[in-house]
Amino acid sequence: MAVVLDPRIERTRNQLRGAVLWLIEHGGRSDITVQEVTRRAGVNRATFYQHYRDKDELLERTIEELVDEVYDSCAPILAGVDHFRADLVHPSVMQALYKIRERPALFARLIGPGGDSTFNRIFAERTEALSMQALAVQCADEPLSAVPQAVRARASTGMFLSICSMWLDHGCVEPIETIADWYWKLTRPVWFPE
Amino acid sequence: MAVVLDPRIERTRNQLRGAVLWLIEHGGRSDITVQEVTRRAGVNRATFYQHYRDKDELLERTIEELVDEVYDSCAPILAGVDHFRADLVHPSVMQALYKIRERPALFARLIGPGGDSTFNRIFAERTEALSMQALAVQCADEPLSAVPQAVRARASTGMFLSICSMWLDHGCVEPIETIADWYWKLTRPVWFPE
DNA sequence: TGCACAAAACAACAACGTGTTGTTTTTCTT
DNA sequence: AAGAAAAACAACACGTTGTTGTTTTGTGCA
Repeated sequence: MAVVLDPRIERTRNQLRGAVLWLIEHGGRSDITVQEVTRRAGVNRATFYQHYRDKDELLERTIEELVDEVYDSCAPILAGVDHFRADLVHPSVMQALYKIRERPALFARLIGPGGDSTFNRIFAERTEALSMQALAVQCADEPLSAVPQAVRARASTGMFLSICSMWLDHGCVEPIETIADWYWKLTRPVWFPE
Repeated sequence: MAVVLDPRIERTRNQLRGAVLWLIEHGGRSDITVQEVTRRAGVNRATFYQHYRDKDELLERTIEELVDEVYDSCAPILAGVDHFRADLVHPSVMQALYKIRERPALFARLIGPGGDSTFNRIFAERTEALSMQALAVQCADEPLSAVPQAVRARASTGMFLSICSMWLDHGCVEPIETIADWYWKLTRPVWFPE
């Protein structure tokens, strides 16, 4: 087996992923059909089915990669920090916001209620997993809270997503520092219950 | 014009709304086609188009009514209270949870990331509107917060939805009082910043 | 360079859902 | 009982889907 993927395969998949992201970004929600995707990708429709079972599989995989891109960029930052400070927003939050602002129109279509349910599901899962991890570290030296960790993690996740979606709806006019600051002011009590 | 709707019309629409809710509740998301809805409703497919433009319009209207049902039941409670207490969760929150628990399987499919985007959009809009209202009252006699009201309202909304979806995912085993208490413990700092 | 193989293009297919139209039958109102 | 309105019924062109068989193109290796 080839250590590197056949360039034809890689090229085809890139075209398809690019096309589906373009379609999401530029509007027509139900324009996302296998026909449209392949037409725009310059790929034969029959070829599509050699790579993905159906439209949903393409979407699922493409979105997974998109979310990975965001959070993988946070990993080195998270790795370099072993505790959280109550007085300062964690730098990985700002890194995530940076990545999101790289494609505002795309993420605006995806994030938030009324966005894409596949994206929201995956993005929320990943966000919540990170929150759980961080909370576990955080809670080692903390009095037991009245609210379970899992609930706090999900609440924090919900807050992050909703603030993101609001930011995107407004065209990302506020600086990242401001958004991160707002998020942290509202979320801190969830992480550091007094 | 008739003060009451022709019983045939009312009957047909009820069948259609009932059928689409049944389909949402019992799984296959892409089973929701005009064909399936009308088949299950016992209504001719051509008749469907005399009442709704397409599947999306039926969904939109049906879901609007569902959300109205939840929040209309909170209205009398909200009307009877003119201020909010920091030490006690507002009773309208518990009323909303009561209504949601009346159809747990249905709302579990609808609420939260991975749920239905039409539902989430409408439910979030309504929830946020209520939060904004309440915050406006609340903030009359309060020092200006560093975080804008609109952001706090949306964050609070996001938290409510995420806690709801977690509750539903777990089969609503926790009593309503517990959920409301958790919600309030986490949300209070958003409403009463010190 | 030339060969063998894998992938992409091409073409055609049945199946299904959509939205519309015209006609007939049922049901409500008065 | 009669007129009006709604629902049922039947048929249509259209677009999307997923699949199959064949031909063309490109890649990697001898």
